[in-house]
Amino acid sequence: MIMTGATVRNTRQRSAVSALLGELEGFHSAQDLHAMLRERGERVGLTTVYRTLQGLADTGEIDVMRPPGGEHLYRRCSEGHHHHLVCRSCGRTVEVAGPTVENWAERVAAKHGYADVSHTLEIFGTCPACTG
Amino acid sequence: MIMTGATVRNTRQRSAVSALLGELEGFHSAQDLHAMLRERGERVGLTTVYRTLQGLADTGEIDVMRPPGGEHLYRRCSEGHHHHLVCRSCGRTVEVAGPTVENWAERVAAKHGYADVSHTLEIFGTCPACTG
DNA sequence: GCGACAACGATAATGATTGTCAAAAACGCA
DNA sequence: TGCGTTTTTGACAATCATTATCGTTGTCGC
Repeated sequence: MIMTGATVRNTRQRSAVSALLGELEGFHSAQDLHAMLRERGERVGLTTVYRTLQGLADTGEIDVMRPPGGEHLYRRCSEGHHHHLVCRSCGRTVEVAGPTVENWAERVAAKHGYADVSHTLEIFGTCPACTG
Repeated sequence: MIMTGATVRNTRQRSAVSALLGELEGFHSAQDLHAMLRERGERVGLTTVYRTLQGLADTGEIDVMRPPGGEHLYRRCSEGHHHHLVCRSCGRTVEVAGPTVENWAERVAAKHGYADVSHTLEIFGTCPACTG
Protein backbone atom coordinates (compact mmCIF):
# COMPACT_ATOMS: atom_id res chain seq x y z
CA MET A 1 0.00 0.00 0.00
CA ILE A 2 1.26 3.44 -0.82
CA MET A 3 0.99 6.04 1.86
CA THR A 4 0.63 9.10 -0.25
CA GLY A 5 1.64 12.08 1.76
CA ALA A 6 -1.64 13.68 0.90
CA THR A 7 0.42 16.56 -0.33
CA VAL A 8 -1.44 19.67 -1.24
CA ARG A 9 0.58 21.76 -3.58
CA ASN A 10 0.75 25.51 -3.65
CA THR A 11 -0.28 26.78 -6.99
CA ARG A 12 -0.76 30.18 -8.45
CA GLN A 13 -4.44 29.48 -8.97
CA ARG A 14 -5.12 28.29 -5.49
CA SER A 15 -3.41 31.37 -4.10
CA ALA A 16 -5.37 33.64 -6.37
CA VAL A 17 -8.71 32.22 -5.28
CA SER A 18 -7.73 32.28 -1.67
CA ALA A 19 -6.42 35.83 -1.88
CA LEU A 20 -9.51 37.06 -3.63
CA LEU A 21 -11.70 35.57 -0.95
CA GLY A 22 -9.60 37.31 1.63
CA GLU A 23 -10.34 40.71 0.14
CA LEU A 24 -14.02 40.26 -0.45
CA GLU A 25 -16.92 40.93 1.83
CA GLY A 26 -20.01 38.84 1.66
CA PHE A 27 -20.87 35.75 -0.30
CA HIS A 28 -20.00 35.12 -3.90
CA SER A 29 -20.71 32.31 -6.31
CA ALA A 30 -18.04 30.28 -8.00
CA GLN A 31 -18.84 31.94 -11.28
CA ASP A 32 -18.65 35.38 -9.70
CA LEU A 33 -15.22 34.65 -8.36
CA HIS A 34 -14.12 33.23 -11.66
CA ALA A 35 -15.25 36.37 -13.45
CA MET A 36 -13.43 38.61 -10.98
CA LEU A 37 -10.23 36.67 -11.41
CA ARG A 38 -10.40 37.03 -15.16
CA GLU A 39 -10.96 40.76 -14.83
CA ARG A 40 -7.80 40.99 -12.79
CA GLY A 41 -5.95 39.22 -15.50
CA GLU A 42 -5.48 36.06 -13.45
CA ARG A 43 -5.81 33.13 -15.77
CA VAL A 44 -7.80 30.51 -13.89
CA GLY A 45 -10.21 27.96 -15.27
CA LEU A 46 -13.75 27.71 -14.01
CA THR A 47 -13.26 24.05 -13.25
CA THR A 48 -10.32 24.93 -11.05
CA VAL A 49 -12.28 27.55 -9.20
CA TYR A 50 -14.91 24.97 -8.37
CA ARG A 51 -12.31 22.45 -7.30
CA THR A 52 -10.46 24.95 -5.16
CA LEU A 53 -13.59 26.18 -3.46
CA GLN A 54 -14.62 22.65 -2.73
CA GLY A 55 -11.25 21.96 -1.23
CA LEU A 56 -11.32 25.07 0.93
CA ALA A 57 -14.79 24.21 2.06
CA ASP A 58 -13.73 20.69 2.97
CA THR A 59 -10.99 21.94 5.21
CA GLY A 60 -13.33 24.45 6.77
CA GLU A 61 -11.44 27.47 5.51
CA ILE A 62 -14.50 28.88 3.86
CA ASP A 63 -18.22 28.55 4.33
CA VAL A 64 -20.77 27.45 1.80
CA MET A 65 -24.33 28.62 1.70
CA ARG A 66 -26.96 27.06 -0.50
CA PRO A 67 -29.70 29.63 -0.92
CA PRO A 68 -33.12 28.33 -1.97
CA GLY A 69 -32.95 29.66 -5.47
CA GLY A 70 -29.74 28.68 -7.12
CA GLU A 71 -26.02 28.57 -7.00
CA HIS A 72 -23.81 27.87 -4.05
CA LEU A 73 -22.22 30.87 -2.38
CA TYR A 74 -18.81 30.94 -0.76
CA ARG A 75 -17.19 33.21 1.78
CA ARG A 76 -14.17 33.33 4.01
CA CYS A 77 -15.51 33.25 7.51
CA SER A 78 -14.26 33.34 11.02
CA GLU A 79 -13.20 30.08 12.56
CA GLY A 80 -15.34 27.56 14.26
CA HIS A 81 -18.83 26.40 13.60
CA HIS A 82 -21.38 29.13 13.11
CA HIS A 83 -24.37 30.09 11.03
CA HIS A 84 -25.52 33.04 8.99
CA LEU A 85 -28.20 35.62 9.25
CA VAL A 86 -28.75 36.82 5.72
CA CYS A 87 -30.73 39.74 4.38
CA ARG A 88 -33.19 38.58 1.78
CA SER A 89 -32.97 41.87 -0.02
CA CYS A 90 -29.36 43.07 -0.03
CA GLY A 91 -27.52 39.96 1.10
CA ARG A 92 -25.88 41.62 4.07
CA THR A 93 -24.73 38.82 6.32
CA VAL A 94 -24.07 38.47 10.00
CA GLU A 95 -22.23 35.55 11.49
CA VAL A 96 -24.00 33.92 14.33
CA ALA A 97 -22.59 31.47 16.83
CA GLY A 98 -25.23 29.31 18.40
CA PRO A 99 -24.26 27.08 21.27
CA THR A 100 -27.95 26.96 22.00
CA VAL A 101 -28.73 25.38 18.69
CA GLU A 102 -25.72 23.13 18.60
CA ASN A 103 -26.68 21.63 21.91
CA TRP A 104 -30.30 21.36 21.01
CA ALA A 105 -29.49 19.55 17.78
CA GLU A 106 -27.18 17.16 19.56
CA ARG A 107 -29.73 16.48 22.24
CA VAL A 108 -32.58 15.88 19.84
CA ALA A 109 -30.49 13.61 17.67
CA ALA A 110 -29.27 11.64 20.65
CA LYS A 111 -32.77 11.21 21.96
CA HIS A 112 -33.67 9.43 18.74
CA GLY A 113 -30.50 7.41 18.72
CA TYR A 114 -28.92 9.20 15.80
CA ALA A 115 -25.15 9.30 15.79
CA ASP A 116 -22.56 11.31 13.95
CA VAL A 117 -24.71 14.39 13.89
CA SER A 118 -24.32 17.44 11.71
CA HIS A 119 -26.72 20.13 10.68
CA THR A 120 -27.33 23.06 8.42
CA LEU A 121 -29.03 26.25 9.46
CA GLU A 122 -29.62 29.53 7.71
CA ILE A 123 -31.67 32.43 8.97
CA PHE A 124 -33.23 34.82 6.51
CA GLY A 125 -34.73 38.20 7.18
CA THR A 126 -34.82 41.80 6.07
CA CYS A 127 -32.02 43.91 7.47
CA PRO A 128 -32.54 47.34 9.06
CA ALA A 129 -31.27 49.20 5.99
CA CYS A 130 -33.71 47.42 3.73
CA THR A 131 -36.67 47.63 6.03
CA GLY A 132 -37.12 51.39 5.90
CA MET B 1 -56.41 45.94 -12.58
CA ILE B 2 -57.96 42.56 -12.97
CA MET B 3 -58.87 40.73 -9.82
CA THR B 4 -58.42 37.20 -11.00
CA GLY B 5 -60.24 34.92 -8.68
CA ALA B 6 -57.01 33.02 -8.22
CA THR B 7 -59.01 29.95 -9.03
CA VAL B 8 -57.30 26.67 -8.44
CA ARG B 9 -58.95 23.92 -10.39
CA ASN B 10 -59.34 20.35 -9.32
CA THR B 11 -57.71 18.07 -11.78
CA ARG B 12 -57.16 14.37 -11.95
CA GLN B 13 -53.42 14.91 -11.86
CA ARG B 14 -53.41 17.16 -8.84
CA SER B 15 -55.52 14.66 -6.96
CA ALA B 16 -53.25 11.82 -7.95
CA VAL B 17 -50.14 13.56 -6.68
CA SER B 18 -51.84 14.63 -3.50
CA ALA B 19 -53.24 11.17 -2.88
CA LEU B 20 -49.92 9.51 -3.49
CA LEU B 21 -48.23 11.80 -1.01
CA GLY B 22 -50.90 10.91 1.49
CA GLU B 23 -50.02 7.24 1.31
CA LEU B 24 -46.29 7.52 1.36
CA GLU B 25 -43.92 7.65 4.26
CA GLY B 26 -40.72 9.58 4.04
CA PHE B 27 -39.36 11.94 1.49
CA HIS B 28 -39.48 11.46 -2.24
CA SER B 29 -38.17 13.39 -5.17
CA ALA B 30 -40.36 14.75 -7.92
CA GLN B 31 -38.98 12.17 -10.27
CA ASP B 32 -39.65 9.37 -7.80
CA LEU B 33 -43.25 10.42 -7.47
CA HIS B 34 -43.60 10.70 -11.18
CA ALA B 35 -42.28 7.19 -11.66
CA MET B 36 -44.67 5.81 -9.03
CA LEU B 37 -47.62 7.46 -10.67
CA ARG B 38 -46.72 5.96 -14.01
CA GLU B 39 -46.42 2.52 -12.45
CA ARG B 40 -49.91 2.88 -11.13
CA GLY B 41 -51.11 3.70 -14.57
CA GLU B 42 -51.84 7.30 -13.74
CA ARG B 43 -50.89 9.35 -16.72
CA VAL B 44 -49.21 12.47 -15.38
CA GLY B 45 -46.46 14.50 -16.96
CA LEU B 46 -43.25 15.21 -15.13
CA THR B 47 -43.73 18.90 -15.66
CA THR B 48 -47.06 18.72 -13.95
CA VAL B 49 -45.64 16.84 -11.01
CA TYR B 50 -43.10 19.60 -10.52
CA ARG B 51 -45.75 22.27 -10.82
CA THR B 52 -48.10 20.53 -8.44
CA LEU B 53 -45.44 19.95 -5.84
CA GLN B 54 -44.40 23.56 -6.05
CA GLY B 55 -47.98 24.61 -5.54
CA LEU B 56 -48.48 22.33 -2.57
CA ALA B 57 -45.25 23.54 -1.07
CA ASP B 58 -46.30 27.16 -1.50
CA THR B 59 -49.50 26.62 0.41
CA GLY B 60 -47.63 24.75 3.09
CA GLU B 61 -49.37 21.44 2.46
CA ILE B 62 -46.10 19.66 2.00
CA ASP B 63 -42.53 20.15 3.09
CA VAL B 64 -39.50 20.50 0.90
CA MET B 65 -36.04 19.42 1.84
CA ARG B 66 -32.94 20.26 -0.15
CA PRO B 67 -30.28 17.76 0.77
CA PRO B 68 -26.66 18.72 0.05
CA GLY B 69 -26.25 16.35 -2.83
CA GLY B 70 -29.02 16.75 -5.30
CA GLU B 71 -32.70 16.82 -5.92
CA HIS B 72 -35.41 18.36 -3.82
CA LEU B 73 -37.42 16.00 -1.67
CA TYR B 74 -41.08 16.34 -0.82
CA ARG B 75 -43.24 14.92 1.90
CA ARG B 76 -46.63 15.43 3.41
CA CYS B 77 -45.93 16.44 6.97
CA SER B 78 -47.78 17.26 10.10
CA GLU B 79 -48.98 20.79 10.46
CA GLY B 80 -47.07 23.67 11.85
CA HIS B 81 -43.47 24.61 11.62
CA HIS B 82 -40.98 21.85 12.29
CA HIS B 83 -37.70 20.41 11.14
CA HIS B 84 -36.31 17.06 10.17
CA LEU B 85 -33.78 14.68 11.55
CA VAL B 86 -32.67 12.60 8.62
CA CYS B 87 -30.58 9.46 8.45
CA ARG B 88 -27.69 9.92 6.08
CA SER B 89 -27.70 6.27 5.21
CA CYS B 90 -31.30 5.06 4.92
CA GLY B 91 -33.18 8.32 4.85
CA ARG B 92 -35.35 7.49 7.84
CA THR B 93 -36.79 10.77 9.02
CA VAL B 94 -38.07 12.06 12.32
CA GLU B 95 -40.06 15.24 12.61
CA VAL B 96 -38.74 17.59 15.20
CA ALA B 97 -40.47 20.57 16.70
CA GLY B 98 -38.08 23.09 18.13
CA PRO B 99 -39.47 25.96 20.13
CA THR B 100 -35.93 26.34 21.40
CA VAL B 101 -34.57 27.01 17.97
CA GLU B 102 -37.47 29.10 16.81
CA ASN B 103 -37.05 31.42 19.72
CA TRP B 104 -33.34 31.53 19.40
CA ALA B 105 -33.55 32.42 15.72
CA GLU B 106 -36.09 35.14 16.41
CA ARG B 107 -34.02 36.56 19.20
CA VAL B 108 -30.81 36.58 17.23
CA ALA B 109 -32.44 38.17 14.23
CA ALA B 110 -34.14 40.80 16.34
CA LYS B 111 -30.89 41.66 18.06
CA HIS B 112 -29.43 42.56 14.68
CA GLY B 113 -32.52 44.42 13.59
CA TYR B 114 -33.60 41.89 11.01
CA ALA B 115 -37.32 41.67 10.42
CA ASP B 116 -39.57 39.19 8.76
CA VAL B 117 -37.52 36.25 9.87
CA SER B 118 -37.60 32.74 8.55
CA HIS B 119 -35.09 29.95 8.64
CA THR B 120 -34.18 26.54 7.37
CA LEU B 121 -32.74 23.78 9.47
CA GLU B 122 -31.96 20.16 8.76
CA ILE B 123 -30.21 17.74 11.04
CA PHE B 124 -28.33 14.81 9.57
CA GLY B 125 -27.07 11.75 11.36
CA THR B 126 -26.89 7.99 11.29
CA CYS B 127 -29.94 6.28 12.70
CA PRO B 128 -29.79 3.39 15.20
CA ALA B 129 -30.60 0.78 12.57
CA CYS B 130 -27.77 1.92 10.34
CA THR B 131 -25.23 2.37 13.08
CA GLY B 132 -24.89 -1.29 13.95
C1' DG C 1 -74.13 23.26 -23.43
C1' DC C 2 -70.74 27.10 -23.91
C1' DG C 3 -66.90 29.96 -23.61
C1' DA C 4 -63.05 31.66 -21.06
C1' DC C 5 -59.21 30.49 -19.04
C1' DA C 6 -56.42 27.55 -16.05
C1' DA C 7 -53.95 23.23 -16.35
C1' DC C 8 -51.61 19.87 -18.92
C1' DG C 9 -47.62 17.71 -21.11
C1' DA C 10 -44.21 16.73 -24.78
C1' DT C 11 -40.24 18.82 -25.86
C1' DA C 12 -36.59 22.04 -25.87
C1' DA C 13 -33.87 25.03 -23.15
C1' DT C 14 -31.31 26.37 -19.18
C1' DG C 15 -27.55 26.41 -16.25
C1' DA C 16 -24.88 24.98 -12.43
C1' DT C 17 -21.89 21.48 -11.40
C1' DT C 18 -19.00 17.37 -12.42
C1' DG C 19 -16.22 14.06 -15.38
C1' DT C 20 -12.41 13.49 -18.64
C1' DC C 21 -7.79 13.38 -19.90
C1' DA C 22 -3.72 15.20 -22.10
C1' DA C 23 -0.56 18.87 -21.02
C1' DA C 24 1.71 21.76 -17.53
C1' DA C 25 3.49 22.77 -13.04
C1' DA C 26 5.37 21.53 -8.20
C1' DC C 27 7.91 19.08 -5.22
C1' DG C 28 11.48 15.90 -3.36
C1' DC C 29 15.80 14.47 -4.06
C1' DA C 30 20.32 13.77 -5.84
C1' DT D 1 20.19 22.79 -10.78
C1' DG D 2 18.16 18.78 -13.34
C1' DC D 3 14.92 14.88 -13.26
C1' DG D 4 11.22 11.79 -12.44
C1' DT D 5 7.01 11.42 -10.15
C1' DT D 6 2.62 12.98 -8.91
C1' DT D 7 -0.63 16.51 -8.52
C1' DT D 8 -3.06 20.11 -10.70
C1' DT D 9 -4.80 22.40 -14.35
C1' DG D 10 -8.26 23.65 -17.82
C1' DA D 11 -10.79 23.26 -22.21
C1' DC D 12 -14.50 20.72 -23.31
C1' DA D 13 -18.14 17.51 -23.02
C1' DA D 14 -21.52 15.36 -20.18
C1' DT D 15 -25.00 15.21 -16.59
C1' DC D 16 -29.18 16.13 -14.79
C1' DA D 17 -32.61 18.48 -12.15
C1' DT D 18 -35.52 22.06 -13.01
C1' DT D 19 -37.87 25.62 -15.92
C1' DA D 20 -39.79 27.73 -20.15
C1' DT D 21 -42.59 27.17 -24.23
C1' DC D 22 -46.81 26.77 -26.37
C1' DG D 23 -50.46 24.32 -28.70
C1' DT D 24 -54.00 21.22 -26.78
C1' DT D 25 -57.23 19.72 -23.32
C1' DG D 26 -60.17 19.79 -19.25
C1' DT D 27 -62.82 22.63 -15.63
C1' DC D 28 -66.06 25.44 -13.97
C1' DG D 29 -69.38 29.14 -13.71
C1' DC D 30 -73.31 30.45 -15.99
